[in-house]
Amino acid sequence: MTAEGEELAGWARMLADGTRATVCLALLDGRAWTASELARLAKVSRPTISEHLNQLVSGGLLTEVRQGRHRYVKLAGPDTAELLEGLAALTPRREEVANSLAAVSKRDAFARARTCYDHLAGKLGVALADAMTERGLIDWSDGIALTPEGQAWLEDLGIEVDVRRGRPAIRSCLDVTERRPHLAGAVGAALCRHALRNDWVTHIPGGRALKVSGSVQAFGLPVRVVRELQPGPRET
Amino acid sequence: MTAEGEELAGWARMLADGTRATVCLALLDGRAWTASELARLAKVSRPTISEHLNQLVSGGLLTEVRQGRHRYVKLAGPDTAELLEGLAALTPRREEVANSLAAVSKRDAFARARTCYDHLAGKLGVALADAMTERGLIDWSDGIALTPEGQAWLEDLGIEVDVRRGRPAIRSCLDVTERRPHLAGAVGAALCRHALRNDWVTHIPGGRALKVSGSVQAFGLPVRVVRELQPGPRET
DNA sequence: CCCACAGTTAGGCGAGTGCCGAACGGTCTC
DNA sequence: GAGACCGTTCGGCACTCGCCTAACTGTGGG
Repeated sequence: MTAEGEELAGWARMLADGTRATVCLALLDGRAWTASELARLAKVSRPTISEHLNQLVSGGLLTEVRQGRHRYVKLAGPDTAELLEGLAALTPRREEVANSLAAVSKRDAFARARTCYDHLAGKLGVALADAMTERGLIDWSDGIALTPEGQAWLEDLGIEVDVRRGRPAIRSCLDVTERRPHLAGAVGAALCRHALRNDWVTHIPGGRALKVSGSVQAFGLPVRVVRELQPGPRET
Repeated sequence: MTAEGEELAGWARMLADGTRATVCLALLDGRAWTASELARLAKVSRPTISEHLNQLVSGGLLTEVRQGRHRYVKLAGPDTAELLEGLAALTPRREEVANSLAAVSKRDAFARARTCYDHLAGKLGVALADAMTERGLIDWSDGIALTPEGQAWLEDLGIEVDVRRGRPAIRSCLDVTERRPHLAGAVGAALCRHALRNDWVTHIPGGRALKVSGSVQAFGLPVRVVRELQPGPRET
């Protein structure tokens, strides 16, 4: 066999296993998944999925983000996704995969709003990050940073950022349910503290979930989002 | 693992072996190769390549044509080739593969013109089929057939087609060196007989190779091709 | 501080598979 | 018909690889 053949085979070998292929197809939704979720989806043990992910990551098909005790993986890039789509087009139906996770975590107070350490997470956290980005308060061009406008906005709201201990002023943190970044760091904590102090959100006893009041709109969130964050009074 | 994953893995598995990948890359030149040639290229034994080809053919990636004691395989279609190109694009350099066979069989009397059973083959045979196709003497729309114009052309040349024994009047036959079809069947045989009888071509002793005279142009071949078929008088 | 939990490492088992040599059938050439 | 040659079938060997259980590390929540 030739060197080129061996190289091509190397790529193919990554997808040549049913479990790894399943993982890649699931990741076609563009989100980041944890190892355990993928293990559950593919119906294999955690050690098994761990090794598969090692292969896919070191092979360059996937990238990973380690966060706390979680290992998030997603497709390396759009070109990778494109290639996979092309291959997957050879086979019929998909769909069901994309729902498996979303179905269980949706419509849940925990998924809507909660604390993550000392900052806001869930739909609320992500929506807040989105809104701030939209209004030019955050600059993502190199990592993540607060813009001068962002600084001014915080001052206007009367939010004081605690800058002790060399903690990064602002950080992005991958949201567990949304799989998109929300805000952490000193700024994230300050926003959360501010919301709690003013009762824009209140802790739901027995967990990290938060009850959201309409006042969070003061953060500049779109009306539609705020409404989604406040389900009927029937729920806890 | 899911059903889709298993399906995708099935396709990938075909390319997940260095030998099979090498075969597929070689076949990217669009030509048909014999099993032995591929075995030599991939540096494996004939039994081994035989099984690999079985897999690739039954998997739908390759198609085969059995002809005499040869088994010709080529890529199933343009879409297959496209997919392979896409995958191969992930890896650098190619080239060397495409030349391995052409290099040795070129510039050879055998490759220029010879008999194949009872009809003409080599560059001459393929060029003849091309020329006849170009002038509307052959219809390829459903298999291969002689057009009314083709019938008339044969009569004009004084060529009698032997239609005994229910032999197909005209057939296409994959050329060993050119890897493109030339003409066989009763018509192919008649053309060859005619050329030999009029000394447009003559047998070179010790093989099937033919020496080509300029008279073959009477078949309506392009001048350029006829010149290529007649190398310097130095050769046998 | 302790428990719960995500993930990893280690070890081992079993299935699949790529490969070859030997023997065989079929086809062409002379 | 003899010999050469292409391809296949068969048996067997060695190795890879996917998987699990058990045990361990590290992180986070209360």
